[in-house]
Amino acid sequence: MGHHCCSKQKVKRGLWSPEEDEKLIRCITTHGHGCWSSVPKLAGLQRCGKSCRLRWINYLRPDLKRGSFSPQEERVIIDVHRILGNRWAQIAKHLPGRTDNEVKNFWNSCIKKKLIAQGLDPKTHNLMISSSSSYHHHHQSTASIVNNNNACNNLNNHIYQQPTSVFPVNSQIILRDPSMEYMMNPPAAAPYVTLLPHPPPPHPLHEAISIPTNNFDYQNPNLVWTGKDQNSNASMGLANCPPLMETKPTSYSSVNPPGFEFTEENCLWGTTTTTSTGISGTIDHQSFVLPRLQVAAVQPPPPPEEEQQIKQIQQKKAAVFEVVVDEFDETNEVVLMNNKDGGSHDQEMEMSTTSFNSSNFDLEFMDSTIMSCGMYSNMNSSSSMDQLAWDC
DNA sequence: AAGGAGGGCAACCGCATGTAC
DNA sequence: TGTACATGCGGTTGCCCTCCT
Repeated sequence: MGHHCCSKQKVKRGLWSPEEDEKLIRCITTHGHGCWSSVPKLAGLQRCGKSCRLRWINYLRPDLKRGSFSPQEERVIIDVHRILGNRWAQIAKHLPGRTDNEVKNFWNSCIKKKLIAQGLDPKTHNLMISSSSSYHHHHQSTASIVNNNNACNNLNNHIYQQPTSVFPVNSQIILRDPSMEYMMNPPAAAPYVTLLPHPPPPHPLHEAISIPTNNFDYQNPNLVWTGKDQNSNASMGLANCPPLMETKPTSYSSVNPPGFEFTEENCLWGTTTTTSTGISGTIDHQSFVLPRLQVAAVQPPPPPEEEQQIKQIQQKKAAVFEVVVDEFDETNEVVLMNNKDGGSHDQEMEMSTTSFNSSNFDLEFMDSTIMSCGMYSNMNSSSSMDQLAWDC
């Protein structure tokens, strides 16, 4: 029985023989793989296109790097996973020659165990609180590997965690071209993420995105996150930053984090606007800031009896989220980008100070970073709000 | 030496998304 | 606009090898 996509034909499954590999290689080098569904026929293989594609991508592609992962690669995986989570394809893009499958397998078979052995939740990279945490064999559901802390608890950890990570975290690998500058020249002492513990702020649960105000500092020399109160003018200005940008990004191709959607209507540059339901990224003369995003929660409606209370809280609270990136090159070009294809960094860097090519802007990174910095915390961020928590 | 358990890796499955018609 | 198909992705499974008893 083959895939449902190719149930019409009789296809072979299981391991590939050297002969099949040879046929596939010959076919693709000759014809390319414009349409995978036609590859089996062209190659004379009793496989479905999906299987051919997988075999090519994961094993036969000439640019694959075989062999075990280096410590540098391992560190990259951990760093990126901490930000992106199980987005293996995205993580693999930071490791030239590695496939998502390879990264995933390496994570499941090696890194995850290391983290667990050190008492870290491989999902959140935080210390696991529950002693009931247990690690099961990989054939069990991944969800059962860590403790049963639900997402809400994990989210709390993002905000109020002690600086527990034993792995150096360097966001530079994402803010900069990941084309192995990091791997080739790993920092001698990579900075550690330090999330300073503060008393939990009150969070209305159903506020679209609620940035903890003044309660965390992401202490990384390359990326400074600041939470800022609506009424606070305090911001972390940086020297040597470019002048005001006024360019509006045109489109986003990113995948929004589950449960949220970005609305583009307010994606403007250069002004700071606070909405009660969104976060704002701003650019001022001293700091480069992400495009203003209005992040609307796409979540089930709260129970009726809670709506009123939530509305009241929402009216009281708004947050301005400011991301200040102090990474500009000598020509004031924005370095906050991602070389997804592992291509020329210089090419990627060709951005003017007055125009911002949104295609180079790694919104996915930003999405995920936002998530990793506790922006989901609104779902269950404080004990006072626990009573309002949904099942999540 | 034999058999079971565990680990690593390749491949499959199902779903989401994109695209052409 | 709806549908079918292609592709991409993450989770899961199955096979094979190694280690341990």
